[in-house]
Amino acid sequence: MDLQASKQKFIDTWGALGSEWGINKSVAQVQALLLVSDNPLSTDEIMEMLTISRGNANMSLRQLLDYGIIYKKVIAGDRKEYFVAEKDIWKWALKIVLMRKQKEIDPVINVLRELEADTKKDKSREGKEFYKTISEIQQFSQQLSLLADKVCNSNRGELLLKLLKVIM
Amino acid sequence: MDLQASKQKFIDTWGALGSEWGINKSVAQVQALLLVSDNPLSTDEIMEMLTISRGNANMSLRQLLDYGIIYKKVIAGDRKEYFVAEKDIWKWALKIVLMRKQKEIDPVINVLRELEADTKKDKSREGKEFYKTISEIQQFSQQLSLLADKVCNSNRGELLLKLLKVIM
DNA sequence: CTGAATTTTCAATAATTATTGAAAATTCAG
DNA sequence: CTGAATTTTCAATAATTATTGAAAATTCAG
Repeated sequence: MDLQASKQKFIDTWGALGSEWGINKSVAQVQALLLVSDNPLSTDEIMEMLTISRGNANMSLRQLLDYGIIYKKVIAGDRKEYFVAEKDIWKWALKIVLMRKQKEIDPVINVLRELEADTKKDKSREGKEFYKTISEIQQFSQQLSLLADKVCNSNRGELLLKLLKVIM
Repeated sequence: MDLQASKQKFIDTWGALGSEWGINKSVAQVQALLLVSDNPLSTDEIMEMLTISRGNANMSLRQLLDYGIIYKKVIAGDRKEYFVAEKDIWKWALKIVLMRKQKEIDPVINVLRELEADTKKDKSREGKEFYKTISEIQQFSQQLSLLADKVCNSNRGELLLKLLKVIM
């Protein structure tokens, strides 16, 4: 298998993995393409290499910029925008974790808190059981959310090493 | 808001959260329903309470049984099958993590390993860069996968506490 | 300014995924 | 065994989500 085929395989694999975790396939593929690209790419090059439409390429790029895992790169004398991927896996992986946590988990934690409050006074056995179930899920999620914040906001590599040493 | 409305809100929230993480909405809702249900439920009761079809209820239940996060419960003198949820959040959350890791992450790690092997010999600058990118992602994923195994296969609560103490 | 180059938007459509519900298969009380 | 109760399957359909591509908006060299 030649280098281009290997790159293509990586892009496809990455796209499939993204899909399974609720990340749009094109978005994942654009990130993958930029990760393995030798040089900054323009929207037109991305469209061509992934055979996707201009609209799709543009939306995917905007989302990745929004996540903070790709950057714009100005090329002198060219009016087009070029893009490069953040290559440090720690940086971008943690950004994705933090972003998804904030947008998807934290709102759920808030709903759980509301439900806790709503049922705190319910003295029926059923009410108490519901309260207990909700509370446990809420606290667990809370702990995880806090953990994610700490991990994402402190310094990288050594951290996981520390963790691994404690556990193993 | 009364208890039934609170339960419904939990079920809906849980279903929406699942969808965002690539878990079928009905599957997530069935788990949520069983989590907050006072007693074991039959397929018919689940169908009625979530207003979903028999086929959907059956498939969702099978998947949850497969994940190992709900159980069958025999009720004496009744031919129907009844179901209860695993209520220990540590148990079921870790099972989901482990299952998704095995089914979705580990195959990707294997592809990355293949790609590493395929490009190890490539001496062009572009080939070397690709190898480096792939290797970093592979090693990172590898470490996470190992971490997940260790966490999921050791004993619960104290573990996260240990982690939290190291980090905070 | 002007207008060509470029980016962005968004309604229409395609592709994918979820759901239904009836038919087939299975189970089990009598 | 028998047949009613129950579960499972799966083709058809519905619902959702992704993608297209042309039109509108924006940018910027000259």
